[in-house]
Amino acid sequence: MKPETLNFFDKVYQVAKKIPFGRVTSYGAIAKYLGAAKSARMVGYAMNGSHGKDIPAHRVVNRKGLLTGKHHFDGTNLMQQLLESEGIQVIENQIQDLETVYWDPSVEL
DNA sequence: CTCTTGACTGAGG
DNA sequence: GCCTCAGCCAAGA
Repeated sequence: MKPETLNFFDKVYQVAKKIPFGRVTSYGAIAKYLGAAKSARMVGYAMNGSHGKDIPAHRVVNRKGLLTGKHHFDGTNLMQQLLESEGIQVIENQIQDLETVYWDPSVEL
């Protein structure tokens, strides 16, 4: 296993944990912040192993603000419930007012 | 080792 | 704005 790969996963977790309450970000934004803009998929893959950890994966969505990873949560609408609990309006698996709640680690971190 | 799959994204039509 | 294609890279079969 490449140390750098583990480091990448670890960084993803670190950034995900730092996402402010009531904010969201995209896989690409995190990937870019980590210097691997072309590995956005890896971010999502990394989140796949975020279960059991203190990772607010529900605050990470794709660039369109679509909850593409909601199927990885237990219930069918758990991810949406969590986001709405933070004051984020979600309709049809899509975050509303994305520009308002969007959080870019490469800018605000 | 090869092939497929996937929580993605940007570019082109 | 929507649809399609190609690039990306790791894990599992």
